[in-house]
Amino acid sequence: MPDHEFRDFYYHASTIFNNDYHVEAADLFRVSSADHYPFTDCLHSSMDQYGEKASGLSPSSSEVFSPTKKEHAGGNSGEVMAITPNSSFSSSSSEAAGNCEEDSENNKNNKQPEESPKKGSKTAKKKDERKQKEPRFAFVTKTEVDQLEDGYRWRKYGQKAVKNSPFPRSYYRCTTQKCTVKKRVERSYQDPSTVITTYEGQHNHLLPTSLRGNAAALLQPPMFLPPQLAGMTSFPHELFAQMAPHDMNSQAGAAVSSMLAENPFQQHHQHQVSDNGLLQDMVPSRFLRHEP
DNA sequence: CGAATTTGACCGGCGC
DNA sequence: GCGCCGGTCAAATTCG
Repeated sequence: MPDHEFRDFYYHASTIFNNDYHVEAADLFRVSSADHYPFTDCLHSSMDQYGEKASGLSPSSSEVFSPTKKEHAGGNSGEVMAITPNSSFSSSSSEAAGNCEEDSENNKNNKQPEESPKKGSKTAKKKDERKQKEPRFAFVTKTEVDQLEDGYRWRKYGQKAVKNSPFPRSYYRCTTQKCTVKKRVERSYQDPSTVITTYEGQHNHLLPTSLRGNAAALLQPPMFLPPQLAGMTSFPHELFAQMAPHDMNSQAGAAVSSMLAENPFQQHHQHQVSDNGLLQDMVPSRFLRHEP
């Protein structure tokens, strides 16, 4: 496993039950007694740094995390997040994996939104100009509602059919001026009861005033994080950065590398967080509840 | 009537 | 070079 910069944060929440978040599945990263903590499931980031191939990954990694193993998932839901070599994860929602593979195309427009030429002008772009990669994270939520209320206001700017899926993918932008955060929402075709939401970028503003005290009070950013985490950061990937600060390929990288070295589908289903294992490397123990 | 959504066209990256 | 595909644009339409 090469060194990675863990910038994506895949986050798997499950059934929202009242104001608690009942986690049904936690396969790669299981947190014990996490019934009310959605922050359990999948800490994973883009190993290929948004499209750049992770050349150091051995082919065997793909076997270990073959999505076909999802049937072996213990627990309640059978939903599994599996890391694939190009740093996507396969799961009950393979579209999420698709999201991760599209990294390189994401920022062609929001990079220089004001001055970049619109359609028809193909000359302005420097070839050697590396596209700015916005941090992204995705999570899967078991819900009937397509668009989850996260406290921010979004404007839909596109919708595309998803290959091999009957469900379209919707594209949203934050309506706040100068905020370039985007999100994609799609329903998993493999498990239509789940919705995959992918956020890209960081809000440069607070929650809209009109929403504070309402939904925002319940869903402070980071979305769906437990109260202990609310206010720490505005985005789960920032939280991730706090968990594995700065040189993220040290702690978190080691953690994920360790998990890649073993078979999570055999080991981690039965493991609780109390095994003092890999999760603590990434999740500070204060975030983990040890009592039932 | 302004804001938000819809939807077909367009763009650029990528694989063949 | 061509076609496919994901993502975005923007005119038309709908909504509040």
